[in-house]
Amino acid sequence: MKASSASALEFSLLGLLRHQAQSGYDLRRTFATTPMRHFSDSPGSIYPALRRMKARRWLNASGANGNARKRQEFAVTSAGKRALVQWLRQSVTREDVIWRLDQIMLRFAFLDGNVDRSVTHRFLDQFELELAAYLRELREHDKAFGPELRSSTGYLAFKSGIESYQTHLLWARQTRKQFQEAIP
Amino acid sequence: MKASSASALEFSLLGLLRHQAQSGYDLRRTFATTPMRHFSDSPGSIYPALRRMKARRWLNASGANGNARKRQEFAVTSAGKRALVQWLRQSVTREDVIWRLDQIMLRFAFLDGNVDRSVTHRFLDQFELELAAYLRELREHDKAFGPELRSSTGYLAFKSGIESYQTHLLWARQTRKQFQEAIP
DNA sequence: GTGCACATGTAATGTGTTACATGATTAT
DNA sequence: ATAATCATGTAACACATTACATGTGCAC
Repeated sequence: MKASSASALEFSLLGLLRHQAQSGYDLRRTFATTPMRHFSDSPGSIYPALRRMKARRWLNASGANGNARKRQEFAVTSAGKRALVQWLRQSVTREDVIWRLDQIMLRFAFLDGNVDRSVTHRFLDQFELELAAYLRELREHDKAFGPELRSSTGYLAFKSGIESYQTHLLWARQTRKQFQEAIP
Repeated sequence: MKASSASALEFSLLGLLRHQAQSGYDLRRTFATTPMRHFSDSPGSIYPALRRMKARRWLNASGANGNARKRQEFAVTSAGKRALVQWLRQSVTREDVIWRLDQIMLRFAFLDGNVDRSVTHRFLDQFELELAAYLRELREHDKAFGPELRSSTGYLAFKSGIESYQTHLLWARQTRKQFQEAIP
């Protein structure tokens, strides 16, 4: 059974709707005005996404009986909730860390209230592990190819990447500790 | 005159080719094995991109006379170089910081050898400014909506975002200083 | 009853992904 | 000669972006 596939946008909508049923316009406003604004708030992406998910029976629409162009609210169905949970429970892979770090953080943000704390623990463990491994890899590369370049902007950008991953690693460690203390 | 538009992938290919003429396969290997691996190394994206750029006269192909399926090397034309430089010289906007941080760093990486140091200076100045401004915005949001949430994974993910931007800001400051010292 | 914000829709376009196919070159 | 690797190609598909279009409801 392959992981239920859908775009990051769809899962972010699902996550927001799980928390509170609302309209496409409300969701757009959230994307436009909160720290989730790195998602696009364009109607051309959100409304089609909502329709796709409705067709998939992940969402129910209420209001606007027959009448399009009228405010309608979307709520997550049990199938939608299952899809969300399945997405959240996926393990954190090296590929996630390299190619989809933003999705990783999105998933973490939605863990609360959708899965129990053991999943959050596992998430942080795996995340920390993969981050540390990838950081080692980057530092190897630094040792091997860095010395001759120093101070080129290419090298400096690379260093920024390392710092960025290092910051995420520290965050993961600290957050994991915090969760351990919360449940003794 | 609108900024010459092309995908990030195309500019990354352009940047690599400026440095050294090479084949699509070589470029794929770079994407597959170096810290640039967060770009896709799939042939289905790279070869079409190369063809597009060749059609646009940004690249010249050598080798494989008439014969497809044979190794051919791509070199950047003067028009290609102009397009690259124009892309690199764009100013760093708030939108870049919010939606395209990765592209910002890619641009920085390619500054060397393509523009003079004054552009790099300006880049770092603007980047630092926009980062600082956006960070202030995020911290406002933290003060306004944070307190009641504490310790939810959503809030913790938000905090990770702040830390990440903070790291980039420190990098920008340090790097700018370094460039100032280099040229007294 | 006119204007403006609210709320949704859609068509054109470009591009990335996946998965597969196939020719060329080298080593055995 | 055959297998493996090098090197390129392409078709199907899904999605996001942009730009435009259109209806709804309230305020003045």
